[in-house]
Amino acid sequence: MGKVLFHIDLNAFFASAELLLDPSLKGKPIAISGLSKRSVVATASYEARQFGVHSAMPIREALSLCPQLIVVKGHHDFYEELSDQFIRYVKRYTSQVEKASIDECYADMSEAIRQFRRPLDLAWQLQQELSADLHLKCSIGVAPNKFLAKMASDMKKPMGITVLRKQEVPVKLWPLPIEEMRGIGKKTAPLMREKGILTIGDLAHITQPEILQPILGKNAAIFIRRARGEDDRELVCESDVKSMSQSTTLNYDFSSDEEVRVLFRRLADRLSRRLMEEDKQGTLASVSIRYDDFDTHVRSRKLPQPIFRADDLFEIAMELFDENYEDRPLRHLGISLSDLSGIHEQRQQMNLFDTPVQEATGELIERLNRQLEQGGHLTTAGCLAQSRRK
DNA sequence: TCTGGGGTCCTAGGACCC
DNA sequence: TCTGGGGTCCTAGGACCC
Repeated sequence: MGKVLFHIDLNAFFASAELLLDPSLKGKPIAISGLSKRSVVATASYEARQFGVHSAMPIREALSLCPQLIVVKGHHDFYEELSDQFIRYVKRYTSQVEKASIDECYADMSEAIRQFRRPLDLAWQLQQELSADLHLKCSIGVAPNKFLAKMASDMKKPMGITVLRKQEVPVKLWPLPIEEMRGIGKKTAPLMREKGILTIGDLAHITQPEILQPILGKNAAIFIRRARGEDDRELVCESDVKSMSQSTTLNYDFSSDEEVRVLFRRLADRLSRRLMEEDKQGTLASVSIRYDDFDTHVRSRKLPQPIFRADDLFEIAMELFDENYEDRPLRHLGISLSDLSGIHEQRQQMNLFDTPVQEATGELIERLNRQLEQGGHLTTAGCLAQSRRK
């Protein structure tokens, strides 16, 4: 029997979270964003969406569409906390949960649904519990793989439950326009249309992936398989973050040396705090520099040793900035660290070898010599293990 | 009315080594 | 006095997603 995967997507998550903090906002058009004049909408409530307000829209544009819009500054720490509670709720039914982002997850419910008379009863119960206990509305997609589950949860919002079986793909998926496909964005969609691919069905019927290679790269064949409803990706249950960054857009374009230092100092402090919270350090440091014309440069450097301290982050950021800054007005600065590893992991590995090198090698050579004299076959790894056990 | 912030993944060129 | 091909690492840029 095939798998039963759920994709659970919290509807207007930030807006729901704000309602918990301030119930008087209920039923009103609200948008969560920063408060500067350069902010964009992170999430709009459904009331605001009726006016055409949507994510990534500049606040000023949103206000012109909906003058009574209430703009709320986000409370990200609270969202993180609420998101963790959401994941804990899902984990009551299965340990196989992949957190895909702050407001969505995949869950393998193949086992859990057996406890229910009908598979959909589980989806319905989970949806009701999240709504009653956490005041979070969600849409659930039920399907045999991740791609179909994700597409299914998108089909009915808010509070929808959509089942998408493999055999329903031609009817439910293929008529959708190509830009509805995950991974086909506003740059790629026009290129696909030029090739005559207007719908997901058109993509599914491509027999020669090579013709899409220039557009989709090495993923061409994978996209075609997805369009046919095939996807064998496993759930990734431990969220293993690959990079962490901290950036900010300035209220006004500026470029004073002192201000840049102060800003990088603040970004380095915040990034360092987050890295330590997650027990992460990294060896690839980058700065992003965006000028007033939106021209953006990212400059990075591979470091010989992993770093996580604020002073180290600040120092490398200033170096990269000074080496690359083109002396024109700035609008955005950021620091990012990737190639991450665990701070503690690293410490433990070092502990294994923290016998001074000369001592260790001296002892190793001695031991190997003895073994040679005796005609034995002790490997260097075996010697190391023995010397550590002592 | 211009265009946030935090991520992931892919491509491509050049350096460098064998 | 010029020349190969493969592999890996580093760096820059960009598409896409939430």
